[in-house]
Amino acid sequence: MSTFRVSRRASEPVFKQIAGHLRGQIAAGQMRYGEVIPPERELSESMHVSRMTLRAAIDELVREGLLVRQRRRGTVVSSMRVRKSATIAGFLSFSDEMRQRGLIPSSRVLAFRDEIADSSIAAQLGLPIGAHVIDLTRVRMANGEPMALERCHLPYERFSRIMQFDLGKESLYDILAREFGTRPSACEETIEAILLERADAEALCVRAGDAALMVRRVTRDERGTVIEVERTIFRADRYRMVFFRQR
Amino acid sequence: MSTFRVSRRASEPVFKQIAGHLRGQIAAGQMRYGEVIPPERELSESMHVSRMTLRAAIDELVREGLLVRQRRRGTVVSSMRVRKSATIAGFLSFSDEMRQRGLIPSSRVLAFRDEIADSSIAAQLGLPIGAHVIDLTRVRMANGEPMALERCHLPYERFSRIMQFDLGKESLYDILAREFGTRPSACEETIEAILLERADAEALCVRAGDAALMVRRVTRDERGTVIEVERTIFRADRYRMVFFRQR
DNA sequence: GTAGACATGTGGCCTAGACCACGATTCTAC
DNA sequence: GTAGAATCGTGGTCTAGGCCACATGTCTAC
Repeated sequence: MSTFRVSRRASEPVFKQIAGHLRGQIAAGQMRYGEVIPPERELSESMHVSRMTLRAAIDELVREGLLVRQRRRGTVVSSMRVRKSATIAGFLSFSDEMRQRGLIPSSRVLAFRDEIADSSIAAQLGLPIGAHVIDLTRVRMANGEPMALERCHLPYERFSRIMQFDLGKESLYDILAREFGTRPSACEETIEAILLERADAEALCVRAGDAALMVRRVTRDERGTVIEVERTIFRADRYRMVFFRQR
Repeated sequence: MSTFRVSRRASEPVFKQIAGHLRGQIAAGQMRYGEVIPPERELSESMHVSRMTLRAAIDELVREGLLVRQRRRGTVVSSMRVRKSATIAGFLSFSDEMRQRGLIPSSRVLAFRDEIADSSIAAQLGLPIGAHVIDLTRVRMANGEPMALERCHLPYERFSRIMQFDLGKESLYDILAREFGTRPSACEETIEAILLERADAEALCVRAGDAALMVRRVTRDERGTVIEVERTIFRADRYRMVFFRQR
């Protein structure tokens, strides 16, 4: 199967190298959709690695949906065209997401202040009633056109230092990562359809009574602590959400 | 750590037993959120299994989001309350989903016939232009109340036999599984907000001009072949979609 | 011919070790 | 005291085997 050799003295672990190699083979069409790849024992021998190591590589591709294990038959290349990328893309910030689509992101800050949390926000953030929270409300734009109206709340105590930054210029997640060493690790989103009220419609430069997507989101860090609750209203004519699922 | 013993002669693999045990410990609060669990070497010794086996169990819980590995520190119990279940739930049929919420699902079939695919449907199903497809349009109800209007297309050639069943009574996915040995394995969904037109609004018993969620879905089987394309309109006042994401 | 026993080959699971990187801790020399 | 060195302990990776279940194919006895 070509001249692939794992490098023992590379920064990347062997099984990752193998996973990458196989991923490339599949992408390049060397291994066709539906084809059975060589048995694990054979591959591990030809690559001079233990079968466990090879299996770790295959496990990775199976989790990605590129390969499917079939007991007593072999491991076949899945013909799925769509992979897990969406799951990862889910954590792109608005800015990154727009850039990825070739649009220029910008923001207009409508509110950036600390305030007393209402009971719902406090509960979601796991704070006591009466706690201070940061309210950050922004119109998110792409190429100067309003795309979404985003209102997010963060615990004031933990992130008060953030108030010295310009959230019109910089991505919230970038600041959280750089200044606080925190990055979103999991989130829960609920999506519903709404009719726009006057104020929100005006901020988005559309008519009241138009349809819009409202996404509520609770974001957590690596330790599972809630770092942010957010409610974003997306213009229905500009936005469509895409999800991939696999079992 | 209690009297847990793995059983060597059980149908369940050892690492699954351990994963289940740990899951139970966490659920029961024996291991608290944020706590560091004993090191792998210690656990594997006390459970009389190899470290690799123990790691397989921990890997499973990490993938579920119950545990988080922290290099050089240990493995801690995540305080995530929400786990991967949603990803699986994504494949519940409408019927199962309603039942899970304690509602009684039913359907009213508005159309069930074969027809010539339009170019968009044909392309999505991977069929040539002019191919026959099955059009199944149903109002999906819960406790007799319309919840969604679903229109789905399946390739006629593969599934023509389905036309002898009563889709008002039985779940599409149940029939696909039982009669064709096929089950959805992956899907891609796009979600957008729309304003209801008169006809759709009437079918859903709401007013034209109300907001609704429109979900387009392409479903694939294990081999990645498209088995169904579907467009469902959900009443905004009855439906809200929930997603969980983790990196 | 046919039925049953047997062999083969696959992925699934398991073991008992090994070394690595690297932050935290402890010890040592000054 | 303090800086630097040595050690420890963690998860991360890797090895070279092992046995298991079981579908499929093959062989054997009749």
